[in-house]
Amino acid sequence: GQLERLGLSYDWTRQMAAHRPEYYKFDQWFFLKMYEMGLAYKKMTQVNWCEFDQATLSNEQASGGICWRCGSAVTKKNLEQWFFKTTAYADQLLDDMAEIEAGWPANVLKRQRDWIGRSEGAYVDFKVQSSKFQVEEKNIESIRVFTTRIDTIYGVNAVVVAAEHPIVQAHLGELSPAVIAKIKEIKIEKMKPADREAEIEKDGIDTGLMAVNPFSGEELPVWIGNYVMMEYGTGAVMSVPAHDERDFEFAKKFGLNIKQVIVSGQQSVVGDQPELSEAFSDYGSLINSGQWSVKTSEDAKLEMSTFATANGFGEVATTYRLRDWGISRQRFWGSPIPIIYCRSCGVVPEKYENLPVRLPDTAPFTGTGESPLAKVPEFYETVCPNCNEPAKRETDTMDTFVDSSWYYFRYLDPNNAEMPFSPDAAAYWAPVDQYIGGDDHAVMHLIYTRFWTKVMRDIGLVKFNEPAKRLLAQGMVVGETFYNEEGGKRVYYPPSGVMVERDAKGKVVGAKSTDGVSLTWAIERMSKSKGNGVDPDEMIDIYGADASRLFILFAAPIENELVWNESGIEGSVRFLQRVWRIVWKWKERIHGPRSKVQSGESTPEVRKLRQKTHQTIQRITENLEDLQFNTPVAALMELSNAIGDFKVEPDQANEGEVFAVREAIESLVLMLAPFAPHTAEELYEQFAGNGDGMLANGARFPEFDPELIKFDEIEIPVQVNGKLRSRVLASPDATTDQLQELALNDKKIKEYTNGKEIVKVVVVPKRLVSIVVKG
RNA sequence: GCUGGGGUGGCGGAAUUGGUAGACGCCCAGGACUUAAAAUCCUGUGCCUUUAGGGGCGUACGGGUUCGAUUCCCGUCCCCAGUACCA
Repeated sequence: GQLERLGLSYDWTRQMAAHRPEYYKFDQWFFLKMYEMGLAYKKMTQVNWCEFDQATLSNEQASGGICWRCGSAVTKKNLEQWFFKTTAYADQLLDDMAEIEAGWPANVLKRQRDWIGRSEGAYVDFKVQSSKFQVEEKNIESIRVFTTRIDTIYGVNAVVVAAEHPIVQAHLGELSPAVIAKIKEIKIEKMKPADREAEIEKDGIDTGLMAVNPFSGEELPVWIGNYVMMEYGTGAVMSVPAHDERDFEFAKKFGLNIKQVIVSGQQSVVGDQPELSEAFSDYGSLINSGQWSVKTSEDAKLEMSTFATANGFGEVATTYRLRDWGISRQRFWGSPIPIIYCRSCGVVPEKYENLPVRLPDTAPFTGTGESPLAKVPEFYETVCPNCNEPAKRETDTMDTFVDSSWYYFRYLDPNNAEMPFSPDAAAYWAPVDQYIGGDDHAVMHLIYTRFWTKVMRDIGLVKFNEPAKRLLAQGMVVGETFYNEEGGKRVYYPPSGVMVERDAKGKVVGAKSTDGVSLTWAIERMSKSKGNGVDPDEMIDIYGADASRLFILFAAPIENELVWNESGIEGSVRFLQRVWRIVWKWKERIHGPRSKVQSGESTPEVRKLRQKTHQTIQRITENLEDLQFNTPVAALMELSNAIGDFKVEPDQANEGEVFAVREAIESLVLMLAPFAPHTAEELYEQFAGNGDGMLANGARFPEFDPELIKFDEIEIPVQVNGKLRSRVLASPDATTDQLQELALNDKKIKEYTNGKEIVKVVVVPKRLVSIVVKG
């Protein structure tokens, strides 16, 4: 966790997994289970392929057909890839969030909800009329659209499909050259780098094909639109310009007809409506919609989808943004996918007793986009588990997220040779009480591991739905960066060689490199290429491990992003040194076993120090329960200040004073242990009288005594007309009347109340007195 | 644009069932110790004002509710994060 906060972590578990056959044996075990359940399947997909790097790239790495690293062209390649059916669990992933809502950060759940992106609506089929269709007359061809607003279907002016839609492919022969050209243009445009902020202008063309609105019987043109995505829904939409912003924009641009079919509220309107200046996308009541007119949107949606189902041209449908999880990787490391291809038996899963399928020691780059393992005959040449004929292994390996989805369950039963872990061990230990991870895992890792848990539940390994009851997403440590972008490419300058100009308030207004280049200032995740990283070894050399850790915990709440700034770390060093000096100052008097019961005289000073000690124990105990780490450090500092303020020299201290000091120091040292363990252990030797350490000596986190926390006297603020005017001292048990009496007789308060009418006195016991006067 | 989270001193941040705003630390200033420096210790430190006691203002901005608002409500501005022609 600390390394992660320093922005320097790499995932140990995932790296380890790649080198441990006994571990990835069970990745393969799980794969076979999923294959049996129909949750693992293979399909043809397109991947980005960088010729220069000879590697497959993700979408982010290949924005618009250019490799982010080398800048060379990226081509699309067809590859058969393995997938896990995460979409089969989409509803559970959403609905089970109720179980973990209390313990997971809201923004993580929200991001997951968006990522899954459930959308409820209906499919509607629009029959296509074309010359080709008329000739063949075999299968009735239709375009299926997805809509969340079936109630607006009488307002459809066109069916708009993506350029890649199969209907376009099927009718290529009938399309005019202009349409073919436009399709090409749109496809090329989509390949270009996507400017995040820029709004893409609507573009499209009428294909000449016609489709029929199954509700109204209207004949509608089929358009191709650049704003329709093949990847979502069905790749085709019904265009309702009056009630959808995008369709409105599209219709305006191409002069298509805009027909309003929903009006707000319950008005029953006959005839034409005034022309709309923008799309009206709220719910309302239907107009110009045949038998459905006057109904509300809500009712119409239900009834119209039922009607469509009954008449065979549609159905209620839910779509998701979530895709199935592509687990194929063309790498020579990672757990091999245990599948064998046999000429006569086809796709055959490996037998459980043959697991693990082992990786070769090394494999060459293929340069083709295929896995390096495809060049290693010793690896892929095998026999079919079914018919024993020569066969070929799958050469793809699994995504490392597969390992990270369940690694922590292996901790429950690490030596189990038969199964990933025994259900008994899981029943005893799991689910996880507290999971800690970086914010950056919110949607990928944490969705996969939730999915995995549901699969484990369905194969009987566990009995719960969710892997972790509580999640802490700690913030990252980030650093200042300086770069120049003029050459088209970002060039980073190490912060040490940058002159920063700040305004009177200390805000950065500009920066220049030593050779005079003006630079842009930013705060970014640490990385070597940006030169803003912090080397923990260096920090430990200079300040020590304890001070470094203490500072990171103290500087900001754990969930905050922390902008690295070394100026505060000296404070941690000073604090630890101060504690050290306190212990050494008192070490002759605090040696040996301590009794729980106070002995000696109890002066006000002694009581005060003991009170502070026990209050601090209480605060820190509560803070740690809430996973707050910055405020306990502050509390420890306060306690050490209080000990420092106790003005008695060790050689003059009486029994009672020694008791109080010893209790304070020992509590301080014990509570310091989680934050600065090395220092705390060394100091603890002074109490233990041996070097065996806290655990061996049976040390415990201190407990507070509720009796000692009570105050003899508390300060009660007194307000007059809402303004703080005085403070009075009172017993914490003082009654309302006593407090009112005290406040009204206070000298300062009298100055404010003299000659005025007291309208009201509000007394909050133990808290304050508020007086309202008039005149 | 939408969604989520925020806006508190020079800085990181404390404090919220509505009850003394600024804990703790950093920075800065002054002092003690020292031939001197470092280290350490002490004092001060939200802003304005006053000789002083004190007074006024202050939790992004403008309103509201309340004896009392950093906290609750309405509106505005700004920042951060996520996300996107999601039909």
